[in-house]
Amino acid sequence: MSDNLLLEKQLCFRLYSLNKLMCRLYAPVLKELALTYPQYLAMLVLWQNTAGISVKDLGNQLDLDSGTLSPLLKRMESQGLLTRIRQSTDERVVIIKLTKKGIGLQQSAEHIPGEMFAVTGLTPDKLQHLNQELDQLIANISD
Amino acid sequence: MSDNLLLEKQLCFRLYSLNKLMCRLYAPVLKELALTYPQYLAMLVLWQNTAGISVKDLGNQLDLDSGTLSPLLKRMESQGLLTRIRQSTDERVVIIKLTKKGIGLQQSAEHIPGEMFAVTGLTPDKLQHLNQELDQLIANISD
DNA sequence: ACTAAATTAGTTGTACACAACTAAATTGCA
DNA sequence: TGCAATTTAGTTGTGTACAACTAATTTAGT
Repeated sequence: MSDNLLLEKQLCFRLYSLNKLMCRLYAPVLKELALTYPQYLAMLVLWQNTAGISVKDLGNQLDLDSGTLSPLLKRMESQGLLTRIRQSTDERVVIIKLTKKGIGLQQSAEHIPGEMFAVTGLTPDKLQHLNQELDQLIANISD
Repeated sequence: MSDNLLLEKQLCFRLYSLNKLMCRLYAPVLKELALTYPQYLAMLVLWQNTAGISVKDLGNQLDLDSGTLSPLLKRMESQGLLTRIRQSTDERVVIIKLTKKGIGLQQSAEHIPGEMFAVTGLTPDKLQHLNQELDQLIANISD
């Protein structure tokens, strides 16, 4: 019996653990903005698309399907962060557009990336290197 | 307005995406064992503790609390993979012990790590290096 | 023009994660 | 010894993820 099935050997477990740790790290900061972690990731996309973006395109950027996004966006709509309007030129498409409140929240989020980077204890060079390695891995797996 | 809030710059998003990709990568293989991804991670610990392990110790290794573990273990118990027996010397503690079926499943899982490694497209050296970087990051964040 | 195939969101059901809480048992200290 | 603090699992409620499905709309081929 080989020892390949040891938890400590698994890359997948490290990614599983790190994702949860990141989530917990962001949680208290995001609480001040009344955002969950996935909602924050969605806001990152929406802040770059203040003219509006379809649920499909949002899902492509976040790698999430409508089964996850629809209820998430509904909750954010009920918080007054965004509007969901069906496109008149193609009634299948729903366009997500930030409200003034949603756009305004970006100001309050500006400090987050720097703060989180500090906690990682990484140098800018090491962060960039790690990002590249992870991008390569994502590319290999997603093919 | 700086561009620190771009999704593409976030380490956290890469970890979020990679964790989901890993989960999807394992899903079809684990389906043959009738295990979910978190259940597989739990089995990795249990296969190393066939004499039994408390819910607390299992939670420490997986970084999960009883709120997640209790229902997960209940489902695995109902699948006949393990037993949950309250310790007589300390009635607060519940000992998780694999059944013969649970132990037997390890045979069917032996091929998984090698198969998953192949998909990553990494060399053994690169995998080891990446694992070390992630361990360092985990240590920095968990402190 | 007509219809089969494709596209887009949304719904339903299952399984995590986790905060906040409860309940029971044990420990430790005045 | 008596009891407050701690430890251990479990429960409840909310929010993702995702498979499988539905419903409505649009596209494309004949």
